[in-house]
Amino acid sequence: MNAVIDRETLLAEVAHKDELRLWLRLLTCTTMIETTIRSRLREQFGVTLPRFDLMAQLQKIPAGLTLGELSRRLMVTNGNVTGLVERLVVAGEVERAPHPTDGRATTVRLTSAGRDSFATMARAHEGWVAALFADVPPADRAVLMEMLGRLKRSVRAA
Amino acid sequence: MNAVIDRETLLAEVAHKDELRLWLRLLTCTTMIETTIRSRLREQFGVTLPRFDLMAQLQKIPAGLTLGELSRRLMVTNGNVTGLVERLVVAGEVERAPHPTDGRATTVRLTSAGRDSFATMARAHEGWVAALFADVPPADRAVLMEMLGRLKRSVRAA
DNA sequence: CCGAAGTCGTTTAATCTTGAACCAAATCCG
DNA sequence: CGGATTTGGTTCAAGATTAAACGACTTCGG
Repeated sequence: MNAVIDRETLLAEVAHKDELRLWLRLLTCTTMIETTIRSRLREQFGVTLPRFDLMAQLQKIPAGLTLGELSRRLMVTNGNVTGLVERLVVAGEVERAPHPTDGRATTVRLTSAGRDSFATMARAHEGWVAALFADVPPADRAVLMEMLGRLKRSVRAA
Repeated sequence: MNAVIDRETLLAEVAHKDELRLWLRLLTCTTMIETTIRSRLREQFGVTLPRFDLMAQLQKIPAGLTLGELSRRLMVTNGNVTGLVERLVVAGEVERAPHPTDGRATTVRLTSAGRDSFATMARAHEGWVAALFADVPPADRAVLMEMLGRLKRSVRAA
């Protein structure tokens, strides 16, 4: 009886180690890349990563986005976006405008200067990312893309 | 000539889009998982994710780790670890002790209470992670693990 | 039309995080 | 040995981030 309990205890303790290791490796990769990009953005352009990310969202939608839309896309809280946008307004990179139809909302869009500085940064950024992935063969990249797609669905389902 | 310039311009603009999309998907997966875990740690145990991560490192090394070792393993700055440890000491989860041979260093280890509370949290945490990965078939997990290993090496090389 | 419920954005307190400057101890090397 | 360099940790200021509470506007169901 004790042997059974022990075996079950051991099993319970060991059961999900694979998933845990996979998660930690995923986290390590992301952190390494993020740290590299953050440091280069700061050194070469004097900009923080969250600001760059926010500008990247706006760049895709020239008409502008509401704060709520930004917070959903960036996967951060509303209050976070409020502060980030405020600092970017002060820096002259983005501008706020009242939403045309919804009295509660505010739209945010890149200023002309913001578009220019983002374009420069985005070019460099793209090169850095490509370099970080350079030693992963294209075929493996495709596999990785597919597997991450499955993971994304799995996480959403849970 | 214009046609050539145009083609080259287009190529330069499009060249690294695949890597960028892959990076964004990787980031999305990590952020989704991290957000879920952070929120559950807070709701169920009233603990923050950085504190959990730090305790997880200490749990692996009962003899304790120096602050510098912790900052390397967690991939965060020294100053960050100083504050985190300070708050965990106040909370009674970890304790500091002078390093036996290096007069500059301090070692940190879990208290008995810290070991207990971490054990409880770690069990739950393991289950959450497993659930998030549940819809990824084991074979795909192995592939993902391997591909992320390659990515890690690629990032280190760059 | 009106009240209930939901959404949008801000604010606040606490925590986390970085980068840079700094002091102290250890190590290197001439 | 003794100065130069490196390493370990702290401190500080600025910024990022969350969670929660709140006010204002919108939408929904009678």
